[in-house]
Amino acid sequence: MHSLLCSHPAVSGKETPMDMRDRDDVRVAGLSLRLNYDVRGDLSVGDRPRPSAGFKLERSSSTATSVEPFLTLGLPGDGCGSAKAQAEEDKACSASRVVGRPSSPHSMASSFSGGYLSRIKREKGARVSDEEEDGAEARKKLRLTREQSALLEDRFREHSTLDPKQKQALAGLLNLRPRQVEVWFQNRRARTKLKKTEVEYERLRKCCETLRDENRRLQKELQELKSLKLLRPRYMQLPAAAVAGFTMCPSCSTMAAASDSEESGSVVVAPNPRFCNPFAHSASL
DNA sequence: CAAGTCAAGGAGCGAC
DNA sequence: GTCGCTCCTTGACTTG
Repeated sequence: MHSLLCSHPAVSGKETPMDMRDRDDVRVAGLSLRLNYDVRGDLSVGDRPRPSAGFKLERSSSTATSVEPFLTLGLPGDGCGSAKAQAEEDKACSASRVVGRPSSPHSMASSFSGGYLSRIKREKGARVSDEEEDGAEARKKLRLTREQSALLEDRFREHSTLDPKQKQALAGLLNLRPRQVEVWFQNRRARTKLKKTEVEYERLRKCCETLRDENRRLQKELQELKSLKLLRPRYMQLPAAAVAGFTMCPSCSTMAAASDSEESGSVVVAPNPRFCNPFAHSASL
């Protein structure tokens, strides 16, 4: 059975051009493969369909079983985390955690899970690792249990890095592979940093906005004062403190300077507390 | 190890 | 209710 079925929602006109998902249903050599492509964002940058949201493999011939999406979980007591070499341990444990299907290390689920799309892509690029050539190991999607996540979070709060001993112990405690614990910590560090950066960016953005507003107000004020001087030059020669509407900033003493600069023709006004630079007084804050 | 990326799977939402 | 879709989270991988 070799037929190719492609259904592009974009073709049927149901999708918007900038945010659409393509899905291919492909039947090849007795296998039916559903490919989803998430096409998002600015197509001018990258212009690549982003594989997403899973795939479904079904054997249409009578000689094989179907391959569907499945869930892998870190189940306690599945015998993982033993003293085997890491590579061997990884293979055996990954296979045994598959839920909802026979837990054979050489099952179809193992070969077709997770990394299938990336393998297709990589094969196009002619870079296939030994492991991939084996076809026995691929990326698995694990969802940690609430308890596992909570414990990992606790440990992360204590220490954002792990030494090999801690990693091993934690893996044993959680019934995960050390590699999984390691990856979890790496991801957690990266995402914590990202979150921090976002918060900091937002803070600086608001700060910048405030300063820009302040600057606009000061510019406007300056314009007003300049026009005021042009209209009433003698008025401006009065002591600044005597000018209605202007008061002396308690933490600045520019009054004397004001009369000095009068002679050079520039206008200096005692800073109104309203316009006090927050940075100039930050020490008192 | 950090940074970048891929991709599974679940939540949410509108249409039918 | 469920189907189709988008968006988001997160485990895993790759690269430097």
